[in-house]
Amino acid sequence: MPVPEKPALEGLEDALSAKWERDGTYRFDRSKPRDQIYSIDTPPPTVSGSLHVGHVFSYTHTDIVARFQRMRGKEVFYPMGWDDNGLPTERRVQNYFGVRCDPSLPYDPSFVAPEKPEKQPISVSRPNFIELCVKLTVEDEKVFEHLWRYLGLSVDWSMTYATIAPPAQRVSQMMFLRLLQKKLAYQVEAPTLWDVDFRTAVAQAELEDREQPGAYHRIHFAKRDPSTSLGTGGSGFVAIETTRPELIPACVALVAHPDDARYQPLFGTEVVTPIFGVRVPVLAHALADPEKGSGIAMICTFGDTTDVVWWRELKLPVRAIVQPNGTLGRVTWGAQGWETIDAARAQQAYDQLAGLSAKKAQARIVELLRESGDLQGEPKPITHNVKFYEKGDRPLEIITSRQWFIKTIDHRDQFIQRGREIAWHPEYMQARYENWVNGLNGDWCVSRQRFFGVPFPVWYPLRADGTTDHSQPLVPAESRLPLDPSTDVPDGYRADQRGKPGGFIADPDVMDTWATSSVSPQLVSQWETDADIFARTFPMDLRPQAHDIIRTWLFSSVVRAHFENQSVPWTHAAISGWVLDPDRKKMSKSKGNVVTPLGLLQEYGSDGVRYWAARGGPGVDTAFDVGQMKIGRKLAMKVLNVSKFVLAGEQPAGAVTEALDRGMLQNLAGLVDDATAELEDYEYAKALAKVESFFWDFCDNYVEAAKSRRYGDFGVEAAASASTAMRLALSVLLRLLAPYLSFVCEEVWSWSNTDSVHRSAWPTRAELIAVSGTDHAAQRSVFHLTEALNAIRKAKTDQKVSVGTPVKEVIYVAGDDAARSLALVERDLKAACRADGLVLKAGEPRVEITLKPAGV
RNA sequence: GGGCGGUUAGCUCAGUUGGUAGAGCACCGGCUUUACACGCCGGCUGUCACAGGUUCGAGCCCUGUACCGCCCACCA
Repeated sequence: MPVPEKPALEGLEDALSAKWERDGTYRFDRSKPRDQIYSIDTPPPTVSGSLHVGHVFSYTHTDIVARFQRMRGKEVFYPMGWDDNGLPTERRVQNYFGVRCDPSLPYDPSFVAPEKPEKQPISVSRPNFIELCVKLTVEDEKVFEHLWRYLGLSVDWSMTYATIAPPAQRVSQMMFLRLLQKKLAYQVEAPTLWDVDFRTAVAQAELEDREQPGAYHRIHFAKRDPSTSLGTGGSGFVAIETTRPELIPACVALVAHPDDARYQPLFGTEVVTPIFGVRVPVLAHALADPEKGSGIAMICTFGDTTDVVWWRELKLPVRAIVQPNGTLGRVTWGAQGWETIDAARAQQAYDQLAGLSAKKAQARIVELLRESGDLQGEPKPITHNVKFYEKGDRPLEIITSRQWFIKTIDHRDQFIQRGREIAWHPEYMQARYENWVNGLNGDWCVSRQRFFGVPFPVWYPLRADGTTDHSQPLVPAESRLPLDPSTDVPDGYRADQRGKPGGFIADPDVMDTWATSSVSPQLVSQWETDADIFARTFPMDLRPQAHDIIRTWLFSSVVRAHFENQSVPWTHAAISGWVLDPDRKKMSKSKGNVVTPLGLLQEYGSDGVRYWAARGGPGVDTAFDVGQMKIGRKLAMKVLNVSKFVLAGEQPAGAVTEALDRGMLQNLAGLVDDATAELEDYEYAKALAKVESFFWDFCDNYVEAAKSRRYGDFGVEAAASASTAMRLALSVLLRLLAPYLSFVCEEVWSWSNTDSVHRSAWPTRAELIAVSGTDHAAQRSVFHLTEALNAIRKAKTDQKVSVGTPVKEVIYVAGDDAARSLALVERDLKAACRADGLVLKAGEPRVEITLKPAGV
């Protein structure tokens, strides 16, 4: 392809991404042996959101690494996934189609969603619901793919996966069943963190703290003399302070520190809860903090995670009042129900709370306590941190329910050990991982009471009385996976036995999002699907991801690979930073400062945006800065223009004989070494800085100095030396820049090559030295020429003439070494400063310029 | 309360094993120069967060402090 007259960046993205697709430039060749393959476990973006500039930032980093590895001779295994699984998608589908999922319904193959959502949501089976999810997300995925192609990700687009699609479900279910078989997964009925709006359990990893207003309520519990009968005994009161007075009916004990002299006399005695008249013990536990509140705490089932610890360790009973929907449930007090010393009063009071949300119940009970005189003083407002589900709107409750868990606590040391087998980029991210593993305080709860997710492939037998026997789950053969237990039938049963005594019932839950996404390495590597690919790609080479999900995605992936494959899932983890807005805050939609990525790519060019992203090193939070994108665009423009100069026109061929040319090529060999070493170490930003700096120097100094010679001013051989050296240097520089400025480099490469620059060999020192030879004197002459040029340009500028102004004479006096060195490149220097005469002398440094007489 | 990172020019950031503080942008000035005005040349800009210490010498090493960010904690 000839060099265009007026080269331009516009349109390269569309033209070249189409060409790459046609040519299969990034198609994975599965015939390569493992040691020639570089496999990447790409994060699947959530499709029900939209891609933002943070995605562009981090996915570019991965692409740079992929392109470098490919040019180094590795066959890059680079699939792309879509995370269409989980709550955000589910919510959107509900609203979009006006449906609700009812897992108890059978699949209806003829179901068609209404054009417009009806007022009253339509109930559909889980398989129907999932069909709608898939239908909606397919459109999102097209938009995402277009953006990624436009950005220039060198993904093999024939290898995409969706986290809700059958292959992903199959791997998730199969790996779950194997954990179950090894007793590494288990289910138990236990207090679990619960979101009352989503009505699902959530995991420790999905929590976040939020500052909330609250108030300390100082409340009297009557001391009770055990020697008297049922009365309160009248021997005084104990005051506790609580932020959750509505949980008083759920109180099961008071607890204070064993060394706390104030409460030591009470240990082993009982007190009576206000209003409800429940006798509860006063106990000692080291977790109680004498400094907090009154130093004695009310234990409820369950107000917070500390309550759970106390409840478990002190073997207390359960009095649960908060229901899964966040309201207080009905309770019968007295003989048939909960024990109390005054059933009538307890019932009368509690009936005013039942059915209310926790918040409303609190307001009501405060009134009741005030009336009864058990509230001491007024509530004291405070702000405190409260646990929320990261996607939730109301504080988490702790509710007892049956959930699936994967064992983690007993294996912490092994997970730490696996972490040490991974090379972290940057290294300090490993500390965050270990910090998290060491801080684990419970096994990983993997079940969610949702619909759009991977179902647990499990059923339970129903006893003759119709109750469920959870102790004997029915599991399918692996060959039946994936399946949906709400529609599929366990072996040995008939469909009409579903829900009948003596029949079976499906496990209603789905796996949490990290339980399914944590198997992405096995999924993309075709574990248990294609043993050949798996052997060639697993353990994978790279997991790129953001630092905020080390505790979730990264950790859970290590857990799964450790249990299933007895290995790490990958050998490198590249952790990218965040994009910060100008206020140094993480860019987010809620702040209204998110710019649409496609608009940016169109305005600054994909290469410009890639350049900005590439400057943010591994793990480094980086400011959103269109200024850097403009600079990237200018760099791309410069590549275009200097390439036009180097490649255009007929040029003599021949050996590189001139000192300037040889020195430049040797310096370039040094650059190749440096950039290669940095990139091998995942330091793509440092490599770019070095290449960029060399490139500008090449343009401004070398090309300027060699230009006149290349035009033939000093004969054909001298011109051939310049031409050959320039072409080689350009070829090397294009290859060094190709991972970053993927479009412009490909465009320019096509002017003198038939293959793709992205499939060309990474440059080496050897190919340069073979042409330039090694000659330190030549290298020094390049250095001194640049210095001389700068000094002479300054002198011209001082005289207010243009650098291109021809002058009569230039006298350049410099040190011995410089003078000797410059003699090697005297012709080039003289031509570059447009002087009729050039005098080089050794001595005290000085530049003297004699202008031509005016009018000549 | 614990852990990890950061603090360098107006802005965005580099600063290798300690050896006279750098780049780009912005700003100012000069250039129609036959690859490029999406360009070229030049100039200005710093108590390297603060306080101690080690050293002939500290942006870099050590101790402490402050502020910013992230992660974690048994937040009654």
